Amino acid sequence: MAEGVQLTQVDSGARYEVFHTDCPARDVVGHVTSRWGIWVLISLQGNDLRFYELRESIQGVSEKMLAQSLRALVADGLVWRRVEPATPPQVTYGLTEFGREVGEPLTELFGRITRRLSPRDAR
Amino acid sequence: MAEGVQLTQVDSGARYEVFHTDCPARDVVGHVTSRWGIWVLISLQGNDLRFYELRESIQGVSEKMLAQSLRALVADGLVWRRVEPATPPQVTYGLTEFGREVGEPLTELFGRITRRLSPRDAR
DNA sequence: CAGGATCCTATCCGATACTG
DNA sequence: CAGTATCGGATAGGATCCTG
Repeated sequence: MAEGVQLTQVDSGARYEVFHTDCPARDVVGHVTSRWGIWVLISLQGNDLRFYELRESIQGVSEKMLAQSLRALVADGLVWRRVEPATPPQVTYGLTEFGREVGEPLTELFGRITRRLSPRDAR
Repeated sequence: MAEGVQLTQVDSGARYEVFHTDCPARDVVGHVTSRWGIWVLISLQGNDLRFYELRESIQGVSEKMLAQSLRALVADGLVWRRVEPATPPQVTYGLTEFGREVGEPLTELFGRITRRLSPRDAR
């Protein structure tokens, strides 16, 4: 929505940044910081996981939303998806290099918030 | 929602992390990574800003959502709010130390995504 | 096991109007 | 300027059922 061309035509003296609506990064940021996307990326930081492992790892996510989030992250090039042709089928997800790059600040973010909220529990 | 007590009762051999639904950090993470919260925090990284400066800085945000996001961030202790008793009224927002701590990985996140999406434009 | 399709509801969020 | 209040449409997201 609001796809109008929006240039950074700020008066040169402006002291604040402008985030234009058509910035392509906004979509990716949206997916990354989506309700479940962030947990997917953090979960996959440690190791590759299968679909059901992700579902069990991320408390409260529904299969629908997990699949949807994964699709968006794969499309953005943050997550890869490998299908093992077996019965029962096996699908594994993992981070691409871009995904690791992005997951790192997210993990840091989560860590800082957790530490601040429960100083004694976070060690 | 879903405020049930949820302990980390995973089998000790589990290789993946569990994010329980009652984790208090989840709410803060939610606010921080909310649609507008992230841009507020990044905007305030540079310098303190007044309400209208934030509104103009963050393309596409409505007054309602900006006010709502700011209230949540103030309640979480990430942002402070200073009212200058003047006519017309003047309200300035800025980051607390916690806010700067949290804003840093967010800025890093945004930077990495931007660089990846437009390698030649992001320098 | 890994999902797609459908339905339906909660909430998000923008537009508008009004206040101190 | 810096908000609040209310309304209504869009959308996110959960529950359920079904398929390869």
